[in-house]
Amino acid sequence: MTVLLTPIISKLAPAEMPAEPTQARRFGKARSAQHGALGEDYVELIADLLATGGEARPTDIARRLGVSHATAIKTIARLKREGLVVARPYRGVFLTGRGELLAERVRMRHRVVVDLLVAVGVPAEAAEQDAEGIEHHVSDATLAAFERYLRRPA
Amino acid sequence: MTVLLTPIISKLAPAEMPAEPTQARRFGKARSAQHGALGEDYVELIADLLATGGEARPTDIARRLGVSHATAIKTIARLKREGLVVARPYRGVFLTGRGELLAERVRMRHRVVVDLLVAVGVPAEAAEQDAEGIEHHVSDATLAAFERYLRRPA
DNA sequence: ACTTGAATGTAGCCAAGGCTACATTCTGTG
DNA sequence: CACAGAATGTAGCCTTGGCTACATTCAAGT
Repeated sequence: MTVLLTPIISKLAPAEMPAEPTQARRFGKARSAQHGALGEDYVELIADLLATGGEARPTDIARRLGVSHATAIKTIARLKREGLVVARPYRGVFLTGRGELLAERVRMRHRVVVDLLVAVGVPAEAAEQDAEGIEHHVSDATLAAFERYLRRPA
Repeated sequence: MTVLLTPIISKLAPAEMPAEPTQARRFGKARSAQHGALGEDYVELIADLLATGGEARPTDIARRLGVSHATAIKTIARLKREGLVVARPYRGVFLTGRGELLAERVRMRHRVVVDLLVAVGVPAEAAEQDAEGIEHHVSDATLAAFERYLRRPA
């Protein structure tokens, strides 16, 4: 996982990207975006749990994500490796500074995407569901356009 | 891979889906959508290659998708197993009836998504790129809303 | 017709994200 | 305080989607 949203905490593309045939880059981008998606979901959810319930336990996370607790724990271990969360055995999971930053961006982007969908006429229910998948593929440029559209005069 | 778009050729969710906490279903949906994404990309690309160049060779597919030819061949084998394409060794790859049906839907959806993005002000370049990732998460309800929006009077 | 470079195909490896089964640790009640 | 049940954690297995390295087959071109 590339760990972070575009250039927020940097760690941009590892300095390669030669002169690939444009379409290869197009697909490649889409694919690597989908990559960090899982981590984004976890961080977003953890932030939510911490904000409301006060603590984020692996079992809660697993239930909310619809996966087994073993899977959740394994992923949390990876996020820990990546410095997005901290977690001591049998204590809950918490976000690091970077984790919170990421969570904040993800939350904002999620809201914008849902709002945009609703604004163009997507039923609230579908907007919520689809946004969950769509948001991970929304580039900064597109996000900016969405915000402009939502702030438009009429 | 669940092989197909929603209920187009059926094969809907394997008759389970108990009383999951709604959010689990939300995430789960997003995730399983991302699932068939790869197959959709392949089928879409193969259709494109067949339509333009006349033939779809593994190497071309690999190059256009930005993966090694070995990876492309492996995925093609899977699509063959799933009845979406046919391919005999050293001959090109072709779509089955189901493959063409899927390709048609994917192509249409792709166009709608790009048009929608452009309509709300996303730069063409970004729209093309992001659509590649977004389209796989657009439900029928959302797609319908997009079409309505694009056909709107003003 | 032969040879050789490109296209294809095969094998084996890797990490991510899932799962089940089993082991360990808490924790709240009696 | 003990201990049962829930929460955690560990181990091992599976599939997908990638890769590299090596083998095989085509297809030119001379």
